[in-house]
Amino acid sequence: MELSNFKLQFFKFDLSFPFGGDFYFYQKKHVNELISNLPKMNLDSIKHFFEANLLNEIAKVGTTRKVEAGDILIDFGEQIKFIPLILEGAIKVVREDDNGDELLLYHVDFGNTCAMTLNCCMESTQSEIRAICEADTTLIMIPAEYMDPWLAEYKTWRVFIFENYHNRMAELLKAVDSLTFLNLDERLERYLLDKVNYLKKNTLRITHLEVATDLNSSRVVISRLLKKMERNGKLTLGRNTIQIHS
Amino acid sequence: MELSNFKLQFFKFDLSFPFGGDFYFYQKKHVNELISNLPKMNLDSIKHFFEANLLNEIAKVGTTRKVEAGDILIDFGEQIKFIPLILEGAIKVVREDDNGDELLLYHVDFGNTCAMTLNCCMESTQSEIRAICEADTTLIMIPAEYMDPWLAEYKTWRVFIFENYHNRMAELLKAVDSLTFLNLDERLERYLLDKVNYLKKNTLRITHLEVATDLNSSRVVISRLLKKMERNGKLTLGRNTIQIHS
DNA sequence: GAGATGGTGTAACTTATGTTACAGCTGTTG
DNA sequence: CAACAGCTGTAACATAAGTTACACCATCTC
Repeated sequence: MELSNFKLQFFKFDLSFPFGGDFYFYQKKHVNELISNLPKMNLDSIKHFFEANLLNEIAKVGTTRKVEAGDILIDFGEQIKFIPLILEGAIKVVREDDNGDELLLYHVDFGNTCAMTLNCCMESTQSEIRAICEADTTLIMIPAEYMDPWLAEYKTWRVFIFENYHNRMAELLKAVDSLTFLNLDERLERYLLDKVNYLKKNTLRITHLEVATDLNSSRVVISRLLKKMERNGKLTLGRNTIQIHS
Repeated sequence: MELSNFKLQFFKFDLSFPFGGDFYFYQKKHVNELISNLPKMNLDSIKHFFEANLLNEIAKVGTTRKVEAGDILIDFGEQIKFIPLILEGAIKVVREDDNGDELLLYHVDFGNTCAMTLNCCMESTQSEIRAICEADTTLIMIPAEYMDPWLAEYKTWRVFIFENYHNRMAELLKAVDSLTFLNLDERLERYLLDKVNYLKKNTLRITHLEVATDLNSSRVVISRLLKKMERNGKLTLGRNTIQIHS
């Protein structure tokens, strides 16, 4: 859903793009050159998001990084010096209170960046969230000091940054809505469907305790609700797995 | 708190401002000129936020508008064509679900704009929130088409826009935190203290029903909790009034 | 194979919050 | 003043969610 959303936005932007018709050809060529020069960085998947000069700059100053599932990308209170641009994989963003209780806020995936951390880049404040990889992830790290000058120079960068802010804001609103207007069983259902969409498989490898943590609930309550959903034919439970019947 | 927060940011920005020492003098003079030319628009309160040329542009293309307490500034699904810049007064931002149930998200006050609506300016999407005036409010309306070119041209505009995004994001996070980690009595207490801070008076003119609506609870529950707080000496209840003992 | 560890299922109970119902009070309007 | 609408207080009950406690498995380690 996140993905199709982004594609839609890309098309929207694409049509309104102020460059001439042969822009794409030029861009494509340019990117391919870059790729042959820097075999480690593959900008293919994002080459339609940015204008050629900007892609060039990204290739020049960015570094590719691979992160494994389970790794913590950013933690509370950390100072962020890089803008992470996700090429592949998936990241979940989590909030924690003083007692160590957690809540999953939202997911970030392909073609996006974490707007929560963008603030940190602009203002050198500290991270308010924790970002954890859910699948093996490839990302480009762009040093934070390019944030502002690129905003002045590249329209595609401005569009990218603002769409990201917008998406993150929309996700936060969705989180508020769920917390306010839904019961736990509905939140649980949404959570599972989200995860299916997101990891692109119907059978989730996850324990009840992990689900409970993400929803800031308790294991017993989640087991109870899951069992009810199983009785209603919505899913099949197994040890360490939940298979959703879509 | 919102106010002091903003001041702090202003000073931070002020110190790092790349212009020479006589920038302020020039700016002041320039603004005063503007004010004498356009008596209706008083940019005094925000003149330190923006560089002189930008203030000039704001004066040229913006229009001043006065709105009364209770007025709805923006409603769900509306297309926003103006960036509202608040000079004076206070606005509350509210979320609603399909059943008409409400929840107060946060307040916006002096020197700020509503970042939720900024997205709409950039992308011509529709408003996801409702903005209601809580006190008589003066604001400048800037046509949305200036949003992007000013980002390219004026660093102070970029700082302003990003600080606003950041502040709104932080407020949304606060809302999520309250909903997730606090009980209703704690949320109620925060809500009242917020309002005191915000309207700058200890005695609030408000009914239990209005409080209940803002917190998406029911009147009976709020009355119960308020009574308990009164017994604990935290406040004094009256008809249509709540006096907080700070 | 014995013991340890962690995941799941379920019962019994507690607590926070929501709901329904009603009484009394205040201020307004005709 | 009578009728009415809106605000507050309170009791009795309903429900969702959290807590405690324990049994049963599966897997891993020694």
